[in-house]
Amino acid sequence: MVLQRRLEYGFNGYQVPSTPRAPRSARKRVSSWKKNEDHNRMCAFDLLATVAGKLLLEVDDSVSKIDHEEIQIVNGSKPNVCDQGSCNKPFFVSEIIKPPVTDTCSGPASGITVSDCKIEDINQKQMKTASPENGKLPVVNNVDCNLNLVIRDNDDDENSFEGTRPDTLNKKTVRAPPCMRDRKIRRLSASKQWKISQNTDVYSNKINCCKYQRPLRDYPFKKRRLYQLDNPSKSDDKSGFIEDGSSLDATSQDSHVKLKIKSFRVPEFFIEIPETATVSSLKRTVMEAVTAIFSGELHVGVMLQGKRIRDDNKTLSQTGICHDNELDALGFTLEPNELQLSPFLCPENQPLIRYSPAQTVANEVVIQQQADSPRINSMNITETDHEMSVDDKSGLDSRALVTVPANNVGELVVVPVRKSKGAEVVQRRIRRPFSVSEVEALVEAVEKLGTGRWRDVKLRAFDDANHRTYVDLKDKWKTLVHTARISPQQRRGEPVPQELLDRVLTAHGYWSHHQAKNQFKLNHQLEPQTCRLL
DNA sequence: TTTAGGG
DNA sequence: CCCTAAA
Repeated sequence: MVLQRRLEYGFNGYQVPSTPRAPRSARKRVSSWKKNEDHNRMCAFDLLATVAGKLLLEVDDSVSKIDHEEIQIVNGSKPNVCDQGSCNKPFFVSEIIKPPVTDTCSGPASGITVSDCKIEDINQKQMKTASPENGKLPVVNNVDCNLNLVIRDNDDDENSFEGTRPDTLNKKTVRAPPCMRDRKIRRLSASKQWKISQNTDVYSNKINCCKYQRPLRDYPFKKRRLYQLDNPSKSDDKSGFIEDGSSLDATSQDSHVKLKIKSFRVPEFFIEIPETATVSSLKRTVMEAVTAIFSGELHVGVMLQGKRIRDDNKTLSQTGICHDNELDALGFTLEPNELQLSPFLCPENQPLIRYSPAQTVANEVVIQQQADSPRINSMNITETDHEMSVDDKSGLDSRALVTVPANNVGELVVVPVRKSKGAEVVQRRIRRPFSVSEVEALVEAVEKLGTGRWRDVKLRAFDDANHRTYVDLKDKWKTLVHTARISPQQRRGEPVPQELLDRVLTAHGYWSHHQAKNQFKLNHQLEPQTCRLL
């Protein structure tokens, strides 16, 4: 019977080891396959809105630290013109920034504008279903989000083990610690992947003439009015401009500085996601990447005529920010909270930090501080296909490395990071889905070796795939068995040929039975002895 | 270090 | 993928 089945597997003379390993423990816990999918209720674009709110908050809280790129100072004597004529109306960010109906892949630099909140674009691209009410748009016309999707081929993984697969298990003698070796940097995984480059103007926020500006807090958990009418006493309610009480208090009552914040920029970053990923996981990925960037509590810095204003206690007039001055040179920068620099950012050439807000695709982004300045005028998040440039001892996957092009301003490379028990921050390995050829190799090895010898499986079929540990192989087998049992419609990711899945089930059944039989044997061999002892 | 299983 | 008890 056993032999017959072996033939069915095409085992071709492979002999089951005479001393099959007994289970190392009797803890056969019931495995629950129900995995709660991480349903991030907050979509990525809502998050951008959150960031917008956050920036507004910063501006509000500390006017002395306002910042840059496209903020314009508007002289108070000139009434500003509302872009859309409804500035005074409140809006809820979540009502405005809707998840876009993204196009399908359209090749490199397809330039899909995901959330361009210029009013026209909102109307055209995003608000198709949600017709904006008056007054809700004006604020939003400031949030520009451009997502460029770029396809990149990465098929170099296909040969990762071909030709190197050992035909025998002779390598047993070489018992290098696979755990360590497995962490060495390897090549990229196989599947084509989306490369989403989120360009510089991912997000920009303009604030135009609005009374009683209030920061947006706690979004998206609470919908808050961006502009509230509950604090008229503080505002110059006739101006019709933004008034930031805290900062403007420093100036004389007569000469207020009117700030027109045209936009904030979020520098470009890159995200890779398999093209087999769902739209929802794409959203999740973007959101988590953005979260990773901003999780460090941004602060606003002020630049005036190219010089950074460090003294927060100076008044605006002392600093030179006054209405009769040339305020064109006033700029704002985004900078991480310095107290939080260490956990999230690390200097060049230092081992990267790891982060995983959740166990999802998005954990594969690395953030790295590359310059002394904490400014975030430009930051990139991307994965690289290259060999890791940090030392191997760090035990990180190559793709966790983020590169940032040189820039004249401070740069930040951001990566998902997760805090472990202690204060240590560890980096989660980058997800690298198994290719079909890898699955095939795994199936073949398990057919011959069984399901309890993952180290041997590793040595046999994945010895050169250093990013696959035997634990990975065991896990993959687990998911393969699961995949084979569910309906094809429920399967996700790169489709595994049904023939392979059939082999998985067959081998799994065979080896389960085999293990059970051996366990039974063992028990009955022991029993007479124990009886004798008794 | 490996295995096994839950998260 | 991660974490970790148990072997």
